[in-house]
Amino acid sequence: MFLSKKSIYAMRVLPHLARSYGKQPLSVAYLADKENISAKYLEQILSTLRKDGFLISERGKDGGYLLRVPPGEISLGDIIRAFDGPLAPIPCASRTAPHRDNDCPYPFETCWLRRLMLRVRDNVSDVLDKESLAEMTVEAMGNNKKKIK
Amino acid sequence: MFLSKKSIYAMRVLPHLARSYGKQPLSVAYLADKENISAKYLEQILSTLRKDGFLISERGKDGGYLLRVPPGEISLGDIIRAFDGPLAPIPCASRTAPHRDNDCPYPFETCWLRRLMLRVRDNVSDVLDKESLAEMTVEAMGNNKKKIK
DNA sequence: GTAATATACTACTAGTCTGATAGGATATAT
DNA sequence: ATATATCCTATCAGACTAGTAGTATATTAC
Repeated sequence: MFLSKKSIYAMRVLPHLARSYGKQPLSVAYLADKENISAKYLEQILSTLRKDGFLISERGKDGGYLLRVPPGEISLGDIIRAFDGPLAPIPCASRTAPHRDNDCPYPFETCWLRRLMLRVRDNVSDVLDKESLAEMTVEAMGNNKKKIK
Repeated sequence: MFLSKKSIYAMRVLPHLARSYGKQPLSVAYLADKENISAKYLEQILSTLRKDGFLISERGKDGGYLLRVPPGEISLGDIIRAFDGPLAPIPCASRTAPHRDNDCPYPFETCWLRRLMLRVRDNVSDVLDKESLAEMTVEAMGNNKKKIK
């Protein structure tokens, strides 16, 4: 039940883009090198982040990717959802994209298993949806902007 | 990032076995019928639960499965770990079976991503490791033993 | 001893997902 | 034009999931 590499690579790369927010775009090649990730694979990841509205891109010389919104407005939970789907352990316990299982014999509203998994989901959300990219970036790189490196 | 069917089927079947603890064993056929699960598939699930020490089995007529320990001593977290591995979202953030990723460039002890995922893991554990099969059974079937049905 | 019942064990399978790799198309700056 | 960079699609090996199937083995009842 681990997160996908896509989510993890995205989370590793985003602090760099947060530090560059409002400044120059960062290229796939640069980010892939910094984080030791396959450039071609990272390209796909950043492309979906753009399609999902987290990033904007610029082509050609000095092109690359930029955050579309300030780092404080992006939550880790949303990044993970983009690649791994809902935070809930079972589909019917999702709050952002709930989905009933037709083969499940239990009543949706009162199902004890669903209620339990909703508690798990909310506990996960308490960490991931309240942690913004801005806070994460400080934890990853510190406050000193020169630590970007 | 959903739980496997094995975990879910196990959780659905275990309250029945909790109610029968210290009494007669329950057969795969009985449980499969009660919960609308493929009997052959459930057989494999109960077999691994036995190998993992949660159940004991009896063969032949009136045979079946029984809890090996009281329902209060089995946590949901342990059931899930038996089928889906650690509760942590990434291998290095597991407390029960920690595993470093050799390709990860971050320092293990101070890694910000690992620290964050440890918080997630602990929040998940707060629900699943503190909820015992005994409590779960009450939520699933109520206190009245006649509600087993 | 034999038949019925039930678990034990192993193999197999179709479908899906993951983590890439590869290559050509398109846009941009010099 | 050329170099740079994203964009888009296809492909692929390996692993995993959710079953299905069949045989072997142990236990009970007659």
